[in-house]
Amino acid sequence: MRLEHNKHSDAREQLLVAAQALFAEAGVAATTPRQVLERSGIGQGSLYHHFPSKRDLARAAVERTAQEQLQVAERGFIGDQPPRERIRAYLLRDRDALAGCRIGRLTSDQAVMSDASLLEPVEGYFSGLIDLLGGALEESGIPRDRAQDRAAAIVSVVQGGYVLARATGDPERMRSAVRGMAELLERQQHDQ
Amino acid sequence: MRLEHNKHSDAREQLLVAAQALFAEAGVAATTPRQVLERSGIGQGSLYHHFPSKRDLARAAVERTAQEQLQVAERGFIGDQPPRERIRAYLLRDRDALAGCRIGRLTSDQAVMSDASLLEPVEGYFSGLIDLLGGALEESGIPRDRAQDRAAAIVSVVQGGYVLARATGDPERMRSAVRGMAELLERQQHDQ
DNA sequence: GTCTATAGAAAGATAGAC
DNA sequence: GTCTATCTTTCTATAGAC
Repeated sequence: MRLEHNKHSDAREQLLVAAQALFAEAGVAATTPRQVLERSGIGQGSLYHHFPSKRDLARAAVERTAQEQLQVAERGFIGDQPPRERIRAYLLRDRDALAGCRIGRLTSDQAVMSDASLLEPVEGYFSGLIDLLGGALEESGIPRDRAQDRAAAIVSVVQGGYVLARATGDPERMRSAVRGMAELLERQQHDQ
Repeated sequence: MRLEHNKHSDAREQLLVAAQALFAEAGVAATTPRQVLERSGIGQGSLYHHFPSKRDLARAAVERTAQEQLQVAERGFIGDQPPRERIRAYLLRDRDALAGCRIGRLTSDQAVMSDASLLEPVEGYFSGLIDLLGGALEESGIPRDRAQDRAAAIVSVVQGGYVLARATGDPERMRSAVRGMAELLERQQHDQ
């Protein structure tokens, strides 16, 4: 691996970026190699040189997107706010509701669900998220088991919020759902 | 429309049932007419006789599945239990977590999201669900706006629970999420 | 209403020159 | 490493006989 290459100018990198964007928009199964070529401006020969099959391209793109998205969540957690505030901030973060979750939507994607190597980063993303939220909940004094359940519920409200927003075409539906959850959590502060 | 036909023996009906099952398993876009033929045992000529295009078949199948699934939820709400119990029962109902929601998963389906007539039943399903839960919450004394938000949160936890279960391959993840939500709701009983 | 045969387009992938 | 041309398979749909 040569140093001093600007990776963003490599054909491989451009293919990857285009694939990530297309997978976010339409999913893996519904994205064709041809679309990746058109979006990236790279030629067919290069695609199959760098990625012997669509599966290989998908693996690289999904892995990277999962890491990126987990990092986004983690960055919101390195602050010095109290755990309840960090959780609240995660829940109420501004999201592109109608776009859906780049990772969560892959659980309805045939290409992903039928390929363990594509599903693995998806699992890693959600395990990471739940660990992050579960840890904060424990910090705030909630016993481990209950913290795990509550973390799963919080992550689920966000995922389900995306579903509601897309189903109704209304981003407000997602905001309504996370607001409902935030309100429930807030009330917990009174009686622990 | 002639009476006294056993609809379940008609080719049209068998095609519809096969399509519903396949759409539940793989989604609309990923299901081919050929698969519907094989599953139903009906011939190609009959398919295109009853449904001029895949889109027409999808419309009929999705509409019916959405109605069926909403009825399942409604049946759980006609009992004479107090509203909090009905909500709790909805949340903790036994579900095939790894299969995903037949309707919710369609929000990641290209064929559905790009066709208003396919999306409409999906929207109807979720609007119906939220109305059902929101009504019960209002009955239990929660003001309208807050009841809507909380209903959206409850529906979202279920939808997100499916996502978590499929992402991790573990149905327990969904149970954990709904348990976390049920526990939060239970605690609300103490201070309103 | 149902059948078999087939059309036309797009999918994923390969070949072989440069 | 990249290009253009091409192959094979599968998809959605139609044709036309019965």
